[in-house]
Amino acid sequence: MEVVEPNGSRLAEVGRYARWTMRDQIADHLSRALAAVGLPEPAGGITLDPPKQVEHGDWATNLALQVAKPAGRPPRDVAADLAAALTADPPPHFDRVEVAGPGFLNIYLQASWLHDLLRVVVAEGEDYGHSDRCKGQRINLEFVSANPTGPLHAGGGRWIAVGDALANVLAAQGAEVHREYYLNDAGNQLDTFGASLFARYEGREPPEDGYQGPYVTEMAERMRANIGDGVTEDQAREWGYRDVVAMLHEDLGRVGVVFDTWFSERTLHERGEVTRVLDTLRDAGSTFDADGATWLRTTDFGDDRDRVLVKSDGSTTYLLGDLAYHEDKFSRGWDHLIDIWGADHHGQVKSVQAGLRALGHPDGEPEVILGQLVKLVRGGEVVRASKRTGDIVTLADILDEVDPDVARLTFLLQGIDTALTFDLDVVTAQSMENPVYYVQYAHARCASIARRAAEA
RNA sequence: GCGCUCGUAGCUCAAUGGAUAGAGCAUCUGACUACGGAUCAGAAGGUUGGGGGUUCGACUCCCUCCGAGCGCGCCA
Repeated sequence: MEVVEPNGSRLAEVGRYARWTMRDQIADHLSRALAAVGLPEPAGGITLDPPKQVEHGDWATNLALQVAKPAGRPPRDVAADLAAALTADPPPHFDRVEVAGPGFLNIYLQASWLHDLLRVVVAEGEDYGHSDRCKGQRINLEFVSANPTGPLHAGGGRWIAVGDALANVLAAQGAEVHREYYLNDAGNQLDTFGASLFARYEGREPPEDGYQGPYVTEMAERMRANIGDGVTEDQAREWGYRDVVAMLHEDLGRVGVVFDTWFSERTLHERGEVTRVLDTLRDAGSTFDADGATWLRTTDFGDDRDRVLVKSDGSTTYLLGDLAYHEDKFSRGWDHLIDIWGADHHGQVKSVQAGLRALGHPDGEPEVILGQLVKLVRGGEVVRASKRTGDIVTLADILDEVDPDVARLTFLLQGIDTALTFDLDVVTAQSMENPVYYVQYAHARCASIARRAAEA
């Protein structure tokens, strides 16, 4: 399965730009030094990094190591020539350059570069770090999109924190970012949920594959208080759907995340977009019929098997709806789609991307960011959670115990590739084990200094 | 069985193919009538899961084995 690499993505560009404003000038002078010495630039461009160790200067480059071999010269000789050329034509704030190790160039800057940087930071205030690097890009960012069949799970908080932070970062680089939540309100998950709610309403047990959680019983009681007796199964499903969506809004509101669009899967069917996409795929010759079903040739685009679009009973699959949904995003004018998915959905990446290729969109759309699932720990034990069985720690439960910003920070502190451990005991603890308290302590100290300064 | 992701200090995690693999917590030593003791200074802690390979150079890329999570439906 192909997985989205951070390298080469637009996100990586944004990160580099925000961090190294000084870098381009130095790289430019290194490029001129190369020309002065009469050597070509390496194919991959000039690499220039802040070294891990301060003794190695403010910036270091392996340039001489890269170009020495093709030139047939010892790396240290090349490095010495480059150092001389750079010294003769120095970048701003240049102090000195040293040849080190096998041929590294360590570049030292005068402290004045920091002084200039501080002036910029102060002058730009809250806009510091913003840029127009992504200006003109219209990005649709879909995240969370949990099924509307129950409250948000605590682990879902990770996608809220990551998605919202990502949206903020992209917007700070000038992109137009649209936060979107996809409501799967047309599938059989909602039917199953409706049947479970209806069963509880009638005092029965939910179906075996239904939703067993105690929250369903509570909802059934609330529904009876709300709309009384004589509710049908259809009515129960619709009431439950609306109630859950209201709950989702409330939970997200507590965290301070606002979605620009809540997109209903049903509208795709009602407007005929699902059949329209199917026709387009048929006309493009990307489908075939077998066993009474209609298939999409996703293997033409690297999937490991073809996927069903229309089942033999005539109903459509989730995939077809999802393709219609992403097609709809493009038709609304977004030119880059980003989806944040849990790693348990990695198997669908290829088929969705293949379908969009077949629909004539660029390779790699949507850009899918896969995140490992959250391991919830309480009392030293892993809390297994499932909406179906009802053994669930909700996001609301966490928010009852900790500040929303604490929860967000905890989710953001770890890379998205790691199955992060959210230890409820640590997050709620007022101890040094909890990184959140560092931030709070630092703030308290700063405030105290400011207070004393005012008194003095 | 096949595929995807992952495996780094006791724990939780960092490290665009670069130099001596870093932080915090925990542990151990020490300091102190203190800009908030929610402190400060220091120490110890590693064969980056094992083994091969590519490279001037590998935690990083390739192969293989081991282990973990997840996915392999005309479910969503």
